[in-house]
Amino acid sequence: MARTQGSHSDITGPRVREAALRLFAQHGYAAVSMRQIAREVGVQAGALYNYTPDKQALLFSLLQGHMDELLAAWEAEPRPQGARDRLEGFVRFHIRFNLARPEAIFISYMELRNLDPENFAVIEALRKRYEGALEEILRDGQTEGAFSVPDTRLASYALIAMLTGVNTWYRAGGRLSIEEVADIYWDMVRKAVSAG
Amino acid sequence: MARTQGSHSDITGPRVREAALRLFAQHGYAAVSMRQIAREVGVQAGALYNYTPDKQALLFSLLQGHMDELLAAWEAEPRPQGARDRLEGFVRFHIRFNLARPEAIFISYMELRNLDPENFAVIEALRKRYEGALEEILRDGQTEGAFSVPDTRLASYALIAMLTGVNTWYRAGGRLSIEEVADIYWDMVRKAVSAG
DNA sequence: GTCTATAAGGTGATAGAC
DNA sequence: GTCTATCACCTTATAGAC
Repeated sequence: MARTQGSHSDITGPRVREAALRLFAQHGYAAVSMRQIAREVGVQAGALYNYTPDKQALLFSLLQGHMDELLAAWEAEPRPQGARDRLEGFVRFHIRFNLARPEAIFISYMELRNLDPENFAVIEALRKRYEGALEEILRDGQTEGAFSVPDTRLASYALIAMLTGVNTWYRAGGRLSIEEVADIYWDMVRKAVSAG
Repeated sequence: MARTQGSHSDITGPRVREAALRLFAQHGYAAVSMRQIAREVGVQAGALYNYTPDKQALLFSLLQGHMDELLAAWEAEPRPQGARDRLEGFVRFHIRFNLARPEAIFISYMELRNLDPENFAVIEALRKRYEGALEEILRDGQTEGAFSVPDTRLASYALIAMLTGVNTWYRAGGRLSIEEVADIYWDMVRKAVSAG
Protein backbone atom coordinates (compact mmCIF):
# COMPACT_ATOMS: atom_id res chain seq x y z
CA MET A 1 0.00 0.00 0.00
CA ALA A 2 2.10 2.89 -1.29
CA ARG A 3 1.20 6.21 0.20
CA THR A 4 1.12 9.81 -0.97
CA GLN A 5 3.43 12.34 0.57
CA GLY A 6 2.63 14.06 3.84
CA SER A 7 3.63 14.39 7.47
CA HIS A 8 2.54 11.71 9.90
CA SER A 9 5.21 11.52 12.58
CA ASP A 10 2.85 10.80 15.45
CA ILE A 11 1.29 7.74 13.85
CA THR A 12 4.19 6.50 11.73
CA GLY A 13 6.55 6.09 14.69
CA PRO A 14 4.47 3.50 16.52
CA ARG A 15 3.64 1.77 13.26
CA VAL A 16 7.33 1.35 12.49
CA ARG A 17 7.87 -0.29 15.85
CA GLU A 18 4.87 -2.56 15.49
CA ALA A 19 5.88 -3.67 12.02
CA ALA A 20 9.48 -4.29 13.08
CA LEU A 21 8.35 -6.27 16.12
CA ARG A 22 6.08 -8.48 14.06
CA LEU A 23 8.57 -9.03 11.24
CA PHE A 24 11.55 -9.65 13.54
CA ALA A 25 9.48 -12.19 15.48
CA GLN A 26 8.31 -13.93 12.33
CA HIS A 27 11.47 -14.06 10.23
CA GLY A 28 14.31 -12.98 12.52
CA TYR A 29 16.21 -9.72 12.71
CA ALA A 30 18.89 -10.66 10.21
CA ALA A 31 16.38 -11.90 7.66
CA VAL A 32 14.24 -8.76 7.69
CA SER A 33 15.24 -5.74 5.58
CA MET A 34 14.49 -2.10 6.22
CA ARG A 35 12.66 -2.10 2.90
CA GLN A 36 10.37 -4.88 4.17
CA ILE A 37 9.55 -2.91 7.29
CA ALA A 38 8.89 0.20 5.21
CA ARG A 39 6.58 -1.71 2.86
CA GLU A 40 4.60 -3.00 5.86
CA VAL A 41 4.23 0.53 7.24
CA GLY A 42 3.42 2.00 3.84
CA VAL A 43 6.36 4.38 3.47
CA GLN A 44 9.62 4.35 1.54
CA ALA A 45 12.72 2.92 3.21
CA GLY A 46 14.40 6.29 3.65
CA ALA A 47 11.53 7.55 5.79
CA LEU A 48 12.27 4.97 8.48
CA TYR A 49 15.43 6.86 9.38
CA ASN A 50 13.30 9.65 10.83
CA TYR A 51 12.39 7.20 13.59
CA THR A 52 15.56 5.23 14.18
CA PRO A 53 19.21 6.05 13.53
CA ASP A 54 19.71 2.53 12.20
CA LYS A 55 18.36 -1.01 12.19
CA GLN A 56 20.31 -2.04 15.29
CA ALA A 57 18.86 0.79 17.36
CA LEU A 58 15.38 -0.32 16.32
CA LEU A 59 15.97 -3.82 17.67
CA PHE A 60 17.52 -2.51 20.85
CA SER A 61 14.70 -0.09 21.45
CA LEU A 62 12.10 -2.85 21.08
CA LEU A 63 13.92 -5.11 23.53
CA GLN A 64 14.59 -2.37 26.03
CA GLY A 65 11.00 -1.16 25.89
CA HIS A 66 9.79 -4.69 26.51
CA MET A 67 12.09 -5.25 29.48
CA ASP A 68 11.09 -1.93 31.01
CA GLU A 69 7.42 -2.86 30.71
CA LEU A 70 8.07 -6.27 32.20
CA LEU A 71 9.91 -4.91 35.22
CA ALA A 72 7.39 -2.14 35.79
CA ALA A 73 4.49 -4.60 35.61
CA TRP A 74 6.18 -7.01 38.03
CA GLU A 75 6.99 -4.26 40.48
CA ALA A 76 3.37 -3.12 40.37
CA GLU A 77 2.15 -6.57 41.42
CA PRO A 78 0.96 -7.10 44.99
CA ARG A 79 3.62 -8.51 47.30
CA PRO A 80 2.12 -11.06 49.72
CA GLN A 81 3.77 -11.90 53.04
CA GLY A 82 4.89 -15.50 52.65
CA ALA A 83 7.31 -16.85 50.06
CA ARG A 84 4.84 -19.48 48.97
CA ASP A 85 2.24 -16.89 47.98
CA ARG A 86 4.90 -14.71 46.35
CA LEU A 87 6.03 -17.70 44.27
CA GLU A 88 2.47 -18.40 43.20
CA GLY A 89 2.15 -14.74 42.24
CA PHE A 90 5.33 -14.91 40.17
CA VAL A 91 4.24 -18.03 38.31
CA ARG A 92 0.84 -16.61 37.43
CA PHE A 93 2.26 -13.20 36.54
CA HIS A 94 4.96 -14.64 34.29
CA ILE A 95 2.59 -16.86 32.32
CA ARG A 96 -0.04 -14.14 31.99
CA PHE A 97 2.42 -11.43 30.96
CA ASN A 98 4.32 -13.60 28.48
CA LEU A 99 1.19 -14.91 26.77
CA ALA A 100 -0.03 -11.33 26.32
CA ARG A 101 3.14 -10.37 24.38
CA PRO A 102 4.30 -13.42 22.47
CA GLU A 103 6.23 -11.47 19.84
CA ALA A 104 8.24 -9.38 22.29
CA ILE A 105 9.02 -12.47 24.35
CA PHE A 106 10.10 -14.32 21.25
CA ILE A 107 12.57 -11.72 20.06
CA SER A 108 13.80 -11.20 23.61
CA TYR A 109 15.05 -14.78 23.57
CA MET A 110 15.97 -15.20 19.91
CA GLU A 111 17.64 -11.94 18.98
CA LEU A 112 19.98 -11.36 21.90
CA ARG A 113 22.93 -12.48 19.79
CA ASN A 114 22.13 -9.83 17.18
CA LEU A 115 22.60 -7.01 19.67
CA ASP A 116 25.82 -5.02 19.68
CA PRO A 117 27.87 -5.88 22.78
CA GLU A 118 26.97 -2.65 24.61
CA ASN A 119 23.29 -3.10 23.86
CA PHE A 120 23.45 -6.73 24.88
CA ALA A 121 24.91 -5.78 28.26
CA VAL A 122 22.00 -3.42 28.94
CA ILE A 123 19.32 -5.98 28.11
CA GLU A 124 21.16 -8.71 29.98
CA ALA A 125 21.25 -6.57 33.13
CA LEU A 126 17.49 -6.00 32.94
CA ARG A 127 16.87 -9.69 32.39
CA LYS A 128 19.01 -10.58 35.40
CA ARG A 129 17.07 -8.13 37.54
CA TYR A 130 13.83 -9.89 36.65
CA GLU A 131 15.22 -13.38 37.17
CA GLY A 132 16.78 -12.20 40.42
CA ALA A 133 13.29 -11.51 41.74
CA LEU A 134 12.46 -15.19 41.40
CA GLU A 135 15.71 -16.29 43.00
CA GLU A 136 15.02 -14.00 45.94
CA ILE A 137 11.62 -15.59 46.47
CA LEU A 138 13.20 -19.04 46.42
CA ARG A 139 15.89 -17.98 48.90
CA ASP A 140 13.31 -16.47 51.25
CA GLY A 141 11.19 -19.61 51.07
CA GLN A 142 14.22 -21.75 51.82
CA THR A 143 15.04 -19.58 54.84
CA GLU A 144 11.44 -19.63 56.06
CA GLY A 145 11.42 -23.40 55.72
CA ALA A 146 8.55 -23.23 53.24
CA PHE A 147 10.63 -24.67 50.36
CA SER A 148 13.28 -27.31 49.98
CA VAL A 149 15.53 -25.81 47.29
CA PRO A 150 19.18 -26.62 47.88
CA ASP A 151 20.39 -24.59 44.88
CA THR A 152 18.23 -21.50 44.44
CA ARG A 153 20.22 -20.29 41.43
CA LEU A 154 19.65 -23.47 39.46
CA ALA A 155 16.05 -23.71 40.61
CA SER A 156 15.36 -20.19 39.36
CA TYR A 157 16.85 -21.06 35.95
CA ALA A 158 14.84 -24.26 35.83
CA LEU A 159 11.54 -22.60 36.73
CA ILE A 160 12.01 -19.64 34.40
CA ALA A 161 12.74 -21.98 31.49
CA MET A 162 9.72 -24.11 32.31
CA LEU A 163 7.37 -21.13 32.56
CA THR A 164 8.70 -19.34 29.49
CA GLY A 165 8.25 -22.57 27.54
CA VAL A 166 4.49 -22.04 27.66
CA ASN A 167 4.85 -19.54 24.84
CA THR A 168 6.17 -22.20 22.47
CA TRP A 169 3.00 -24.26 22.50
CA TYR A 170 0.08 -22.17 23.83
CA ARG A 171 -2.44 -21.02 21.25
CA ALA A 172 -5.42 -18.85 22.10
CA GLY A 173 -8.69 -20.67 21.63
CA GLY A 174 -7.11 -24.04 22.38
CA ARG A 175 -8.09 -26.70 24.88
CA LEU A 176 -7.11 -24.69 27.96
CA SER A 177 -7.58 -21.12 29.14
CA ILE A 178 -4.61 -19.12 30.39
CA GLU A 179 -5.85 -19.54 33.94
CA GLU A 180 -6.11 -23.31 33.58
CA VAL A 181 -2.57 -23.42 32.22
CA ALA A 182 -1.34 -21.30 35.12
CA ASP A 183 -3.11 -23.64 37.59
CA ILE A 184 -1.37 -26.69 36.14
CA TYR A 185 2.05 -25.04 36.06
CA TRP A 186 1.67 -23.67 39.55
CA ASP A 187 0.88 -27.17 40.77
CA MET A 188 4.11 -28.50 39.25
CA VAL A 189 6.20 -25.59 40.52
CA ARG A 190 4.75 -25.87 44.02
CA LYS A 191 5.66 -29.53 44.21
CA ALA A 192 9.10 -29.06 42.62
CA VAL A 193 10.22 -26.70 45.41
CA SER A 194 8.52 -28.64 48.22
CA ALA A 195 10.22 -30.97 50.68
CA GLY A 196 8.84 -33.88 48.65
CA MET B 1 43.81 -19.53 5.09
CA ALA B 2 43.47 -19.51 1.32
CA ARG B 3 44.35 -22.79 -0.27
CA THR B 4 45.94 -23.98 -3.51
CA GLN B 5 43.91 -26.06 -5.91
CA GLY B 6 43.42 -29.78 -5.37
CA SER B 7 40.90 -32.49 -4.62
CA HIS B 8 39.85 -33.09 -1.03
CA SER B 9 36.28 -34.31 -1.10
CA ASP B 10 36.61 -36.68 1.82
CA ILE B 11 37.88 -34.08 4.27
CA THR B 12 36.19 -30.96 2.89
CA GLY B 13 32.67 -32.35 3.23
CA PRO B 14 32.74 -32.79 7.00
CA ARG B 15 34.59 -29.52 7.40
CA VAL B 16 31.83 -27.67 5.58
CA ARG B 17 29.26 -29.14 7.93
CA GLU B 18 31.31 -28.33 11.02
CA ALA B 19 31.92 -24.76 9.93
CA ALA B 20 28.26 -24.23 9.05
CA LEU B 21 27.13 -25.68 12.39
CA ARG B 22 29.45 -23.43 14.35
CA LEU B 23 28.67 -20.28 12.37
CA PHE B 24 24.91 -20.85 12.30
CA ALA B 25 24.94 -21.38 16.07
CA GLN B 26 27.02 -18.28 16.67
CA HIS B 27 25.45 -15.75 14.32
CA GLY B 28 22.25 -17.34 13.03
CA TYR B 29 21.46 -18.91 9.66
CA ALA B 30 20.27 -15.71 8.01
CA ALA B 31 23.29 -13.72 9.18
CA VAL B 32 25.87 -16.19 7.86
CA SER B 33 26.90 -16.07 4.20
CA MET B 34 28.18 -18.92 2.07
CA ARG B 35 31.38 -16.89 1.66
CA GLN B 36 31.86 -16.86 5.41
CA ILE B 37 31.50 -20.63 5.59
CA ALA B 38 33.92 -21.03 2.67
CA ARG B 39 36.47 -18.77 4.32
CA GLU B 40 36.25 -20.82 7.51
CA VAL B 41 36.81 -24.04 5.56
CA GLY B 42 39.55 -22.55 3.44
CA VAL B 43 37.96 -22.82 0.02
CA GLN B 44 36.22 -20.45 -2.37
CA ALA B 45 32.46 -20.03 -2.11
CA GLY B 46 31.73 -21.88 -5.34
CA ALA B 47 33.38 -25.04 -4.04
CA LEU B 48 30.73 -25.39 -1.31
CA TYR B 49 28.19 -26.33 -3.93
CA ASN B 50 29.97 -29.64 -4.40
CA TYR B 51 28.68 -30.56 -0.95
CA THR B 52 25.25 -29.01 -0.77
CA PRO B 53 22.79 -28.01 -3.48
CA ASP B 54 22.12 -24.79 -1.60
CA LYS B 55 22.28 -23.06 1.78
CA GLN B 56 18.85 -24.27 2.84
CA ALA B 57 19.77 -27.92 2.27
CA LEU B 58 22.85 -27.42 4.43
CA LEU B 59 20.74 -26.22 7.35
CA PHE B 60 18.21 -28.99 6.89
CA SER B 61 20.90 -31.65 6.72
CA LEU B 62 22.47 -30.43 9.96
CA LEU B 63 19.14 -30.45 11.79
CA GLN B 64 18.06 -33.80 10.40
CA GLY B 65 21.41 -35.39 11.23
CA HIS B 66 21.13 -34.10 14.77
CA MET B 67 17.61 -35.39 15.28
CA ASP B 68 18.55 -38.80 13.87
CA GLU B 69 21.47 -39.01 16.31
CA LEU B 70 19.25 -37.95 19.19
CA LEU B 71 16.59 -40.55 18.48
CA ALA B 72 19.13 -43.30 17.89
CA ALA B 73 20.93 -42.49 21.12
CA TRP B 74 17.69 -42.44 23.09
CA GLU B 75 16.51 -45.72 21.62
CA ALA B 76 19.85 -47.29 22.53
CA GLU B 77 19.40 -46.36 26.20
CA PRO B 78 18.44 -49.09 28.66
CA ARG B 79 14.72 -49.29 29.37
CA PRO B 80 14.05 -50.01 33.06
CA GLN B 81 10.80 -51.60 34.24
CA GLY B 82 9.12 -48.86 36.27
CA ALA B 83 8.06 -45.43 35.00
CA ARG B 84 9.95 -43.73 37.81
CA ASP B 85 13.27 -45.21 36.70
CA ARG B 86 12.49 -44.55 33.05
CA LEU B 87 11.81 -40.90 33.88
CA GLU B 88 15.07 -40.62 35.76
CA GLY B 89 16.81 -42.15 32.74
CA PHE B 90 15.19 -39.61 30.42
CA VAL B 91 16.18 -36.65 32.58
CA ARG B 92 19.80 -37.74 32.83
CA PHE B 93 20.00 -38.69 29.15
CA HIS B 94 18.51 -35.41 27.97
CA ILE B 95 20.87 -33.25 30.02
CA ARG B 96 23.93 -35.31 29.15
CA PHE B 97 23.14 -35.47 25.43
CA ASN B 98 22.25 -31.80 25.11
CA LEU B 99 25.33 -30.57 26.94
CA ALA B 100 27.52 -32.67 24.67
CA ARG B 101 26.14 -30.92 21.53
CA PRO B 102 25.34 -27.34 22.47
CA GLU B 103 25.61 -25.98 18.92
CA ALA B 104 23.30 -28.55 17.36
CA ILE B 105 20.79 -28.05 20.17
CA PHE B 106 20.95 -24.32 19.75
CA ILE B 107 20.22 -24.27 16.04
CA SER B 108 17.55 -26.96 16.50
CA TYR B 109 15.60 -24.45 18.59
CA MET B 110 16.57 -21.19 16.91
CA GLU B 111 16.54 -21.96 13.21
CA LEU B 112 13.30 -23.88 12.81
CA ARG B 113 11.64 -20.82 11.30
CA ASN B 114 14.32 -20.63 8.62
CA LEU B 115 13.43 -24.06 7.27
CA ASP B 116 11.31 -24.36 4.15
CA PRO B 117 7.84 -25.66 5.05
CA GLU B 118 8.53 -29.21 3.83
CA ASN B 119 11.81 -29.37 5.70
CA PHE B 120 10.18 -27.95 8.81
CA ALA B 121 7.55 -30.68 8.74
CA VAL B 122 10.23 -33.39 8.68
CA ILE B 123 12.15 -31.96 11.63
CA GLU B 124 8.96 -31.28 13.55
CA ALA B 125 7.89 -34.91 13.19
CA LEU B 126 11.24 -36.12 14.57
CA ARG B 127 11.02 -33.69 17.46
CA LYS B 128 7.50 -34.88 18.29
CA ARG B 129 8.69 -38.47 18.29
CA TYR B 130 11.33 -37.63 20.90
CA GLU B 131 8.98 -35.58 23.06
CA GLY B 132 6.39 -38.32 22.71
CA ALA B 133 8.78 -40.68 24.51
CA LEU B 134 8.64 -38.46 27.58
CA GLU B 135 4.87 -38.14 27.44
CA GLU B 136 4.57 -41.92 27.25
CA ILE B 137 6.66 -42.30 30.39
CA LEU B 138 4.46 -39.81 32.20
CA ARG B 139 1.31 -41.58 31.06
CA ASP B 140 2.63 -44.95 32.18
CA GLY B 141 3.62 -43.52 35.57
CA GLN B 142 0.18 -42.01 35.99
CA THR B 143 -1.44 -45.37 35.18
CA GLU B 144 0.89 -47.24 37.53
CA GLY B 145 0.06 -44.76 40.27
CA ALA B 146 3.72 -43.74 40.53
CA PHE B 147 3.07 -40.16 39.40
CA SER B 148 0.38 -37.56 39.91
CA VAL B 149 0.28 -35.80 36.53
CA PRO B 150 -3.24 -34.82 35.53
CA ASP B 151 -2.16 -33.39 32.15
CA THR B 152 0.66 -35.48 30.71
CA ARG B 153 0.88 -33.39 27.55
CA LEU B 154 1.49 -30.15 29.44
CA ALA B 155 3.79 -31.83 31.90
CA SER B 156 5.93 -33.16 29.06
CA TYR B 157 6.19 -29.66 27.56
CA ALA B 158 7.06 -28.20 30.94
CA LEU B 159 9.75 -30.76 31.73
CA ILE B 160 11.34 -30.64 28.27
CA ALA B 161 11.57 -26.84 28.47
CA MET B 162 13.06 -27.01 31.94
CA LEU B 163 15.67 -29.60 30.97
CA THR B 164 16.60 -27.97 27.68
CA GLY B 165 17.10 -24.71 29.53
CA VAL B 166 20.27 -26.12 31.07
CA ASN B 167 22.05 -25.38 27.81
CA THR B 168 21.43 -21.65 28.18
CA TRP B 169 23.49 -21.30 31.35
CA TYR B 170 25.76 -24.33 31.79
CA ARG B 171 29.46 -23.75 31.10
CA ALA B 172 32.06 -26.49 31.32
CA GLY B 173 34.52 -25.92 34.16
CA GLY B 174 31.92 -24.07 36.22
CA ARG B 175 30.72 -24.65 39.75
CA LEU B 176 28.92 -27.91 39.03
CA SER B 177 29.67 -31.05 37.06
CA ILE B 178 27.15 -32.38 34.56
CA GLU B 179 26.26 -35.18 36.96
CA GLU B 180 25.65 -32.74 39.81
CA VAL B 181 23.39 -30.68 37.56
CA ALA B 182 21.51 -33.81 36.54
CA ASP B 183 21.08 -34.77 40.22
CA ILE B 184 19.55 -31.40 41.06
CA TYR B 185 17.23 -31.38 38.06
CA TRP B 186 16.14 -34.95 38.66
CA ASP B 187 15.24 -34.00 42.21
CA MET B 188 12.99 -31.20 40.97
CA VAL B 189 11.43 -33.33 38.23
CA ARG B 190 10.79 -36.22 40.63
CA LYS B 191 8.95 -33.94 43.02
CA ALA B 192 7.06 -32.08 40.29
CA VAL B 193 5.38 -35.29 39.10
CA SER B 194 4.82 -36.72 42.58
CA ALA B 195 1.58 -36.75 44.53
CA GLY B 196 2.97 -33.84 46.56
C1' DG C 1 37.14 -30.82 -6.74
C1' DT C 2 38.46 -26.29 -6.82
C1' DC C 3 39.26 -22.14 -9.02
C1' DT C 4 37.93 -17.38 -11.10
C1' DA C 5 34.51 -14.58 -12.97
C1' DT C 6 30.01 -13.16 -13.27
C1' DA C 7 24.88 -12.87 -13.36
C1' DA C 8 20.99 -10.84 -11.15
C1' DG C 9 19.46 -8.81 -7.41
C1' DG C 10 19.21 -7.39 -2.52
C1' DT C 11 21.41 -4.56 1.57
C1' DG C 12 21.84 -0.42 4.98
C1' DA C 13 22.17 4.13 4.83
C1' DT C 14 22.39 9.02 2.91
C1' DA C 15 21.45 13.45 -0.06
C1' DG C 16 18.61 16.66 -1.63
C1' DA C 17 13.94 17.91 -3.72
C1' DC C 18 9.35 18.97 -2.16
C1' DG D 1 8.23 13.96 7.16
C1' DT D 2 8.37 11.68 3.00
C1' DC D 3 9.88 11.07 -1.50
C1' DT D 4 13.22 9.57 -5.29
C1' DA D 5 17.68 8.42 -6.53
C1' DT D 6 21.92 6.74 -5.45
C1' DC D 7 26.37 4.90 -3.24
C1' DA D 8 29.09 1.16 -2.09
C1' DC D 9 28.74 -3.22 -1.01
C1' DC D 10 27.09 -7.88 -0.16
C1' DT D 11 24.16 -11.89 -1.45
C1' DT D 12 23.18 -16.83 -3.57
C1' DA D 13 24.15 -19.47 -7.17
C1' DT D 14 26.16 -20.86 -11.71
C1' DA D 15 29.58 -21.42 -15.89
C1' DG D 16 33.54 -22.86 -17.60
C1' DA D 17 38.77 -23.22 -17.09
C1' DC D 18 42.11 -26.24 -14.98
